[in-house]
Amino acid sequence: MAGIASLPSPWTRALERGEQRSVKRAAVLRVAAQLFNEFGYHATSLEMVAERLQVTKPTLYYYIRNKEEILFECVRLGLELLRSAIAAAAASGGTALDKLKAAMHEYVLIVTRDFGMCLIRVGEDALAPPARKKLRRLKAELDHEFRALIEQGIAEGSLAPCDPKLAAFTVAGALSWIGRWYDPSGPLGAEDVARQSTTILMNGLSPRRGRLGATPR
Amino acid sequence: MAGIASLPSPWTRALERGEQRSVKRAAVLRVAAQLFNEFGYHATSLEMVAERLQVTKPTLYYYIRNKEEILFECVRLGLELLRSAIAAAAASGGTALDKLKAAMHEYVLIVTRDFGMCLIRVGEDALAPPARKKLRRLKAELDHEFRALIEQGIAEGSLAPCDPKLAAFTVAGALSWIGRWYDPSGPLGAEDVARQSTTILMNGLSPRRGRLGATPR
DNA sequence: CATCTAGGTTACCGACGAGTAACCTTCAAG
DNA sequence: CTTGAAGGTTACTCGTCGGTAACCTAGATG
Repeated sequence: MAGIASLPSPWTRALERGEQRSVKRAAVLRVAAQLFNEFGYHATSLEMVAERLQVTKPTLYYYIRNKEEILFECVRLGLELLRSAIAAAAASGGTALDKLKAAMHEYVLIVTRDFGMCLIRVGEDALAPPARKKLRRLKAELDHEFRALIEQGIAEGSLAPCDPKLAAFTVAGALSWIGRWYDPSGPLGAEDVARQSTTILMNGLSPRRGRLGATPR
Repeated sequence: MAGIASLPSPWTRALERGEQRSVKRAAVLRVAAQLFNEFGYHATSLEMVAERLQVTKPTLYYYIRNKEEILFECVRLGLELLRSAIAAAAASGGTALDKLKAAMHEYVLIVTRDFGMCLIRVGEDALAPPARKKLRRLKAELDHEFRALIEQGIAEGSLAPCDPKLAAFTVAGALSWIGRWYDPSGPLGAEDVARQSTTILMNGLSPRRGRLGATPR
């Protein structure tokens, strides 16, 4: 699951024959995700993908069925990462507030990486109805798990009462948007961004009574 | 500036000859924005735009130079709307907190409408470097005005102390994301969404001391 | 009535990109 | 050493789309 992090493609080194297929396929998906993130789905040609992998276009078709399948898999992977992260957070101990904080933190780490970013920046809109519907379902499931965390928090009093649906949209939106502007090669670390934005979303902009800072008015 | 809200194109009615050019040009931009929002920039052909306007493709070129100009104008209009809204909020009376709340509210109303939505959903990525750079500058200006509001609030104590840059990104991100999922023909009113998400961002998810709701732990 | 022009139209071009066909090469196995 | 398939390549098809050229037509105008 991990270990394909570096850029140099499997084609560069003399390839050990055998079951490298899945590794190469994964490399195709990752490179495609990076290009999709940079240029967008339609503006990315398979030739560009092939070039960055030091291969020719028809070679790609040995590993994937068509361009749509690439996008589908990229988005699906992004969703899968988020889903397991939220599930892990929900399964961890502590108050619902702690779980939510953990989930939010992981959320940021994922949407600042290739596949998570692809989910955010590109999305499933370019796909034909059947594939699109599948991904929409996954998204809805994800939203429900996230919302459940919030409902749980409200019920046990560790979160302020509010409309869980709107709250989930607002929080997930703020975190998702990070994937739009974040530059992994930039100065800000994803961890820092995650910590700070999570804190802001938990505490709000208005000053809290009983903390440092002057009283308003 | 207002008054071109309805869908029926100026071509449908017998057109009064004369200075209708700007009206028709505006109609081209608006319809294009709607299609861009629905299908994305690259997946929207000029033929589709023409068809929805009940005209043929070459006619469009009477009002616009090329496809890029359309997108540029749509995004620029979206930015312009946001800029003037924030400026208006900043110029209004009251505490910085009040100004910020007003700005946030207007922000949502704009990104749930054609051009604002286009700014959020499509963006300037598809444009060639010169045009892209121009829009990026406008975006940066906007971000600065928004951030200034926050800094002002922190200075006068009506906002909790935090990193203004990250706070601006987080808040604007949460509000921008609304433009991604909001459906004007759906059940939720933009006003309601604006009120609720603004409230959540101001107060945060954690329960505030001295309000209703049980104390945590 | 002749004419000019704003605002269209039909018919076309050229580029580009997804996907395919047919061929080439290297290794592993009998 | 030959065979066969995994893994690539070159050369191509074909549809789509941005953009243009050339032409048509209805009013306003002198």
